[in-house]
Amino acid sequence: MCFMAEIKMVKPTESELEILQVLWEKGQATVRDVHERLLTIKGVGYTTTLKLMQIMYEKGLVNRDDSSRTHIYMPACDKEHTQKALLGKFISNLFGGSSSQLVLQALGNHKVSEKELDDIQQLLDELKRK
Amino acid sequence: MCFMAEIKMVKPTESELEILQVLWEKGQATVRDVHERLLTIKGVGYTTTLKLMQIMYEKGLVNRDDSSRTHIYMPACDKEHTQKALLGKFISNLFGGSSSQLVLQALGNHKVSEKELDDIQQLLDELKRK
DNA sequence: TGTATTATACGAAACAAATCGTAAATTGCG
DNA sequence: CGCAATTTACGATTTGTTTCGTATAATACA
Repeated sequence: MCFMAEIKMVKPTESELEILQVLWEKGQATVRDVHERLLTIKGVGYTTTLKLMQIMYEKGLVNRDDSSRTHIYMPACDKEHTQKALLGKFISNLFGGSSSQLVLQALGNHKVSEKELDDIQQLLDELKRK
Repeated sequence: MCFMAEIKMVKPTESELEILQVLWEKGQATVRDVHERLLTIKGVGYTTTLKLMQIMYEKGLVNRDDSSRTHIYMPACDKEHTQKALLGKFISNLFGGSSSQLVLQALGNHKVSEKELDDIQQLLDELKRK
């Protein structure tokens, strides 16, 4: 129920993205699960995480099973779709819509392993063939 | 005076980024220049653009020459540095820090021209040699 | 059973971003 | 000159995000 390509993209905020990361990784989680995970990267109160997740529920960013007392949350939007959508925005915001510009920056400025280079090469070959 | 690697990165908001785009392209511009440019992509009042640019000045995101009545603004931060810094944030936010993941998404989901593919190939070859 | 723990709900505060209206100063020009 | 247009300054409002305190309900267990 969350995503664009249909009608209306709900853009997650940065904090919401941190929570989505956890949900994508775990598949599903309670507020406490998520909160404990967040504590490893930043200090924040339990009710803050709770509130955030409640808001995300209202926005349709997550689904939840509230049939038992401890609610169980799960992502309402696919990780790849979200990445794709946000990446598109990012590219047009910052690179004038040129994805190759972004790729060149990304490859040039960050360390990439041998294996990763091969993966990219493979995709590149594929694209060239067309 | 603007940037990271030194001490404190001032992260431009989305609206500020739109303005920076114009300044990067033109080198320098008045509020009116910028505003007229923004009108081609979104509707907003003149004083809104003005205010935004004033705030950017306070933040140190732009410099300005106010020796004559009509102030002349110019970017205070290099385009490539800004892209690099924001890209880094974006990658860790959304791709768990893996730039190759981002590259694969970017190449897979957006159209890239023949020439752009060659550029990327060239950089890839260079990286492989090391 | 009754006390401590763990949940959720909810409101409010603190902040930041974006928008605009209005006032005041300067300039251009008929 | 004097009026219209342009510009900056500045405050106020609206909207959204993040944060947390407190109340209330459910649960666990000694």
